[in-house]
Amino acid sequence: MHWADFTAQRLKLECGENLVAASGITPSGEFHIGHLREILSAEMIHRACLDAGLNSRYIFIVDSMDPLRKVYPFLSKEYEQYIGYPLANIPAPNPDGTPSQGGVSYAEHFLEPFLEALRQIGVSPEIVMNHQTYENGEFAGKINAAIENSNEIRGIIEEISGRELPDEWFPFKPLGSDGSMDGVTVTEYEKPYVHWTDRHGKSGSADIRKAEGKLPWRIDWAARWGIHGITCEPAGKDHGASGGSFDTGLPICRILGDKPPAKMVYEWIQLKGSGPMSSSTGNTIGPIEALSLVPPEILRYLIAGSKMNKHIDFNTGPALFQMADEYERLVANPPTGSDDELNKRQRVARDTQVAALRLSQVSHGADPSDSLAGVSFRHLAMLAQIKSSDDDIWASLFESGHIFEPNPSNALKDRLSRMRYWINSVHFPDDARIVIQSKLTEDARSNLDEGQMNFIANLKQSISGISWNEKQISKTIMDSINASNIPAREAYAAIYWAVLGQRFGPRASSLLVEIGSEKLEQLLP
RNA sequence: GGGCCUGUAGCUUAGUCAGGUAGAGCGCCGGGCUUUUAACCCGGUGGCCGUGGGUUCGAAUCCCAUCAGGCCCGCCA
Repeated sequence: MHWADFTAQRLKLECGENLVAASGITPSGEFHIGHLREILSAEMIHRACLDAGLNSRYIFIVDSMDPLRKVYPFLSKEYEQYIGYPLANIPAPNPDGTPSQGGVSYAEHFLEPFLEALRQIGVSPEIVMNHQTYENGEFAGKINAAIENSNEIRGIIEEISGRELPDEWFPFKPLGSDGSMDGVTVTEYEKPYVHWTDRHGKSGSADIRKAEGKLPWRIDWAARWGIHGITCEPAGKDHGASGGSFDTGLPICRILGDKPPAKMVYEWIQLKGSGPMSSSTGNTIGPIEALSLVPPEILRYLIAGSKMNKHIDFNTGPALFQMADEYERLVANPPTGSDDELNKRQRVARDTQVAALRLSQVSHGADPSDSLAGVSFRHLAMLAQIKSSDDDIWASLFESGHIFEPNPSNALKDRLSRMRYWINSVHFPDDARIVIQSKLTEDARSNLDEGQMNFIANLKQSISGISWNEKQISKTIMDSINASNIPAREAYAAIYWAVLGQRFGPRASSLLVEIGSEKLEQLLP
């Protein structure tokens, strides 16, 4: 059974019919595709719950109340002054990293493009800006409870995380006179006010019913489970580590009077060969960039087709062919077979794959076969490189029997436009790239024997001046083959050596049409 | 130091939670499409399931140990 369906079943037993799945991300910088796993893990469980006939909501909590931790490499020095301020309260950076005037907040600035990516990938969560939850007083009850149970919570954090908390630790971090929560010390609690003094020596009070401070992360997380009635929130393995925030969150949530969701941890997505993704090291690919290369259903399939505890290598190079073609193959030939004729393992495999396909669809409930392009990535990559006109590609696919009507489906048009983008990007693998030579290379010449050289010479002669279309070119090639008296296989190999510098290639006539007669004449010896 | 995950065919892996004769895709090899689209179709090759013990009638699957790789625990998902 698929992990999402399995979880839905378990949630039904443990939590009943009304479920809330959640994700939470701090918008401290550009989002990357790693965040997509956070989102999609929860969203797929949400969909699985709906599919199981349960009532389910999916909320995406944006940690807009989290403070700016440090001046990231993409920020200018001016951001020094904003360290410790909630992300909702500071200005967005300009492209050069300097703070902008007016306009949206830092949190919204980074959130907006991510939401666009979510839209494209078919995720439509209820969005909760965490600072608003503080502003409208929904946190007040939990903050009060946390303060009243301060000692117990301190004990939990110290014991489970093994961390020692300073004496002045307090389960609420008020904003000081300048709006930063750094260097602020709590002096007294007088419900609903937390009195403080800050690093400038000033003192004041924070109303726990307004966004005048926040709970520390480990408590904040536990509190929101109760506030939103969250029954499921998969967390990254950083939170899942022993002694991590999940482990402390569970008992803290109970102290605050609520039933916590079950611990659920997902592995990270890594960029092939370069380790975990990190905004600060620049080792990252944004969701938008990923979506410009990979169709959304295939990106979803990357997550849906992997078990939660397996790390995923995201590779925008050769592995993309494999992943895309695997998806295509599955959609074209979904696993079949009745329970009787399959053994247990085969049934599990079948059900898991069918579910992965179901969950990969951009629209919930859509028929997977609507996303069928009908042609492999590899083949499309080849066509896209040798044909500059989209219409020529549709014609070719129709002729070769890949598609059954001259007009392409939307799925196919979509594939091609992403394919062209990929080919023009640095990500496209070199060995899939068709490179037209400008002259006969040494390497090519050494691979050609006398007969092949004669054939090339013959071809060059007879091809000049013919009307430049596939039929004529094809005919001319065959005439030259016959005239040269060498096997056709060798003749074609000769063409590929001359034109591409390698032994194989796409259909010669299609290739030559695109090259053009002039360029070909210069190229052939 | 504490902990987590992974290790199955050349490669990517399913199957591990609920033990019952090792599945798939890619690659590769051969053939077909009667002179090639890197397409497409058919067939075939290939695994003492990291290692060593234990439990069991029976272990890839459960338990213990061990090796290797990756990662987390300073709120980066």
